Amino acid sequence: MICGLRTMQRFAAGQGVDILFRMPALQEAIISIKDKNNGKYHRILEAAVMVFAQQGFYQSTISQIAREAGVADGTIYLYFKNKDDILLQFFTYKTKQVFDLFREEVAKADNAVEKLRNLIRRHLEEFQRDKNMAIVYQAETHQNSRSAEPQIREMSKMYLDIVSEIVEQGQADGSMRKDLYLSLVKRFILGAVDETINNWLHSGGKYDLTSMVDPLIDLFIRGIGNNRADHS
Amino acid sequence: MICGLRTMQRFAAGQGVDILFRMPALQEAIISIKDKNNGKYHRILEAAVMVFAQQGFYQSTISQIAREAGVADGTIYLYFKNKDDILLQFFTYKTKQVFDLFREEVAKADNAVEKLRNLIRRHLEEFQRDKNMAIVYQAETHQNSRSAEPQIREMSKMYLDIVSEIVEQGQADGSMRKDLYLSLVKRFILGAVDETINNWLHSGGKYDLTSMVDPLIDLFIRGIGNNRADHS
Amino acid sequence: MICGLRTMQRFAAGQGVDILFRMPALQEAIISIKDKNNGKYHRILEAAVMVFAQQGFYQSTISQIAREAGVADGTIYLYFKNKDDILLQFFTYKTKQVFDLFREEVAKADNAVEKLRNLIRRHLEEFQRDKNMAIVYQAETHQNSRSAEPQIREMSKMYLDIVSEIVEQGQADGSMRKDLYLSLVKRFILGAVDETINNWLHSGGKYDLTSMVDPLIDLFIRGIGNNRADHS
Amino acid sequence: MICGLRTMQRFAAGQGVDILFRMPALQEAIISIKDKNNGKYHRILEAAVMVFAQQGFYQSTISQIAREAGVADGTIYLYFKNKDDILLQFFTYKTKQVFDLFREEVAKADNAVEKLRNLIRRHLEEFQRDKNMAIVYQAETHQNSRSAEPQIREMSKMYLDIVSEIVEQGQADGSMRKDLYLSLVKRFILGAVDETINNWLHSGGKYDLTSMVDPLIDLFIRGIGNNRADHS
DNA sequence: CATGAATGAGCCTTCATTCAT
DNA sequence: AATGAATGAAGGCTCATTCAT
Repeated sequence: MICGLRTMQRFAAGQGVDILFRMPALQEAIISIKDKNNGKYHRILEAAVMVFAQQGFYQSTISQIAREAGVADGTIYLYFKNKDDILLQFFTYKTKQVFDLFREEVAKADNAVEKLRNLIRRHLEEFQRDKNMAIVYQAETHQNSRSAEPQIREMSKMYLDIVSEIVEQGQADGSMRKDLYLSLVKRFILGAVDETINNWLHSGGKYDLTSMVDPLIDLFIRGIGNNRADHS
Repeated sequence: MICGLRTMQRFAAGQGVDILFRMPALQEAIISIKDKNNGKYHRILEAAVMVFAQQGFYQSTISQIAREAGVADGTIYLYFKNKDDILLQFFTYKTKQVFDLFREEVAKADNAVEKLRNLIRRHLEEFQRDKNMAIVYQAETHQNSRSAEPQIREMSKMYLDIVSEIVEQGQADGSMRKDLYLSLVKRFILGAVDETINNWLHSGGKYDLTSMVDPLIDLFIRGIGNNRADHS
Repeated sequence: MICGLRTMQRFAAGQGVDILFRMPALQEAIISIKDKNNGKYHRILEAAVMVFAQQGFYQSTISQIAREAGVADGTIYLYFKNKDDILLQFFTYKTKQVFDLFREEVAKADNAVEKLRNLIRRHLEEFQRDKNMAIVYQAETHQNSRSAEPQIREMSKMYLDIVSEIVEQGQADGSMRKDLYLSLVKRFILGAVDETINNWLHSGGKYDLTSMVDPLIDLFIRGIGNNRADHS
Repeated sequence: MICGLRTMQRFAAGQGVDILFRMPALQEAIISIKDKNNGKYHRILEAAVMVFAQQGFYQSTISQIAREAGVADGTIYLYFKNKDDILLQFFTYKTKQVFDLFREEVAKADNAVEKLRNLIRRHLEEFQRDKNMAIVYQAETHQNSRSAEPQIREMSKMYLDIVSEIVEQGQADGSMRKDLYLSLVKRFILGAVDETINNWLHSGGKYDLTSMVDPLIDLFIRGIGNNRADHS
């Protein structure tokens, strides 16, 4: 139609993806547009994430991504402005999609602790399901001096905000301590989860990552101190 | 000839540095060797870390490092095998040096909780002192597919081992819970500290990082839960 | 099918355009053919000249021309064999059209000097009217190693021949010196006019180019010398 | 020495060349610096001009120039900022050098007409001597939308200024008409000479270009009109 | 030991051209 | 006839590494 691919690209890079999640009704329609042309946009993005995961962003070449996606090198530039833009789209589209799932998951639970448990379970589940995404996410969120940095920072912030809300609710309903340094707590939790994933990745992803959920929650809530001993 | 330096280099990369710290008697002699040539080895390493911190490893060039160090491009190859080797030396020499300080710090305290507090305080202090090191450390430890990976893994392991020992001691003396998944606990702690540093870096290093020590220890020991059992 | 257009194209590129001007009777019929398709052939050619004028031939892209002409990239290849062919058509069609006007203009005057004046006036008028044509003409006629070179040479030759004829007539009727190196004179005149246009273009086309006609003719006829013989 | 090639490059591109001609005493010294490294700077420039002459600027590749100069592709970037810079240096260094010779030549003659004759003779001589320079000069001075445009314009201006001075002197000493449109006259002369060269180039450089000097001067001074004949 | 000019492999990106729709 | 997505060859440029001085 009139809606060419270049248009589509800007659409995806701009508000398109936002709409994708805010208006579930339209979601299918847009996906169908993207799935035209053999779903090249997604194939390229998926291929890129795989290659980035294996070799790191700077050591990956456009040719490798193209080969992996089964398209010509030049085709990539119909869907992405340049190499950096692929990483950007990864964060604005793919990662964001996952993070919005987290919010849904949190909504399912009533009390704060269960919300936190659901969040972390889903987090581990999704990163376990898409290991390449996990690798790229871990690597890029710990870089500075990245062109995509503003997007990445916003991504992390989104996650931290969810945690903040949960902890505040926990403080309100009395399940969590009130004397907490909130901005520290949220990073404390994110950091612990991140490192758990990081270790799983470096171990080669052998064990079941989701088995870590309950032990993690237990550590978050009770800490490592032998607190009962204080009163025995 | 060339042999002299190459030997020295391998020496530094291997056990040399260990000896450097474990046998203070020899320390001066070796340093004097390295300090020959106007301390070029250190100047280059320091310059490299600064450049890596600012631009990331792959976006840094040998020329930039050479200019920063005040030497010619070719000179770098007298002290380092190649670009990757500079990063490797950063981990085997510079970072390791810091990590060995941690061990000293831990030895100063008696009980487990204070050991942990000392460790983390020193960790935050040193990373705050050398921000460039902190940046490079954060970035590279979260990459995979790095040529220096084995060295980096060993580095992390060293840290995790210290934490393990402390927790085990805490369990022995009753200050820490016995029902802990040890391999999770150590990552949980490292992750939280890492993320705390990470955030400090991204915030531009405005606030005093060491002020986070006590709140962090508190979170580790007591958790975030309102453990009313304490008061029952 | 494809055959139809390809034929038309070769037709236009070959003798078709010649016929267009030599046989006015057929002119309308052929134009009507070209005006089919919303006059796409002309729209593309006009768009191309505009783009070439702004950016130069090699820095212009087919996409830019297509956008300017309001057609798809591929459509251009229905009317032109390739990018070079567009430039070729510019010379065989558009420029030639103008040059034939020159011949008409020359025919209007009786004596040689007035013929020359008419020629140059029309030259400046037409190039002033179509600045893009002027720019492309100036640029391309001073290139060598151009695929369109034979066409361009023929174009210049046509102009030089007109000048030659005028000068020869001038010599015959006594208004021009007989001791002239004819092949030099014609280039001398073309060169001076070209440079006048060139300067006008580089000045941004601010002043009225046709005001240069009489001063130019004066220079051609009388030279710059203070030929006192005139006053004896 | 300390004066590296990068420095030399900037030097040549900046005021260095000016000094080269203003301070003949230093000329040899600088040339000797440039002739170091097997005179790579000049070899590359010469090779580039040859390739540009044969194929045009945009159709020439860095690889072709490098091959012609007998250096590696990357070496070119030690002496030139980028491809455009080669063209720029051609104008600021090579062409300028020739143009300054013109000024010397003009100084040798006493009266205006002889100055003009000397100028044009030297012009034709130099361009005949270095045909590649002539081709590139002709092609690039008639382009617009060139990155090197400001330099080129300045180059032309320099030539036009010389002509202006000569004509003004001619008017002062009575050898040239006073009722001349000076800014037109100078272009009229430059244009005629340019076209003479242009034609010589397109003819393949078969005949002796300098044989055109006297006929050209004759045309400039006396014009093509049969002026004296009227009264003799 | 030190230098830095030289190298050339490799990569990102552009764009003329094709062809299925 | 018209489209424009897809192609992939080609080229400018970078930069790690080498080596003659």
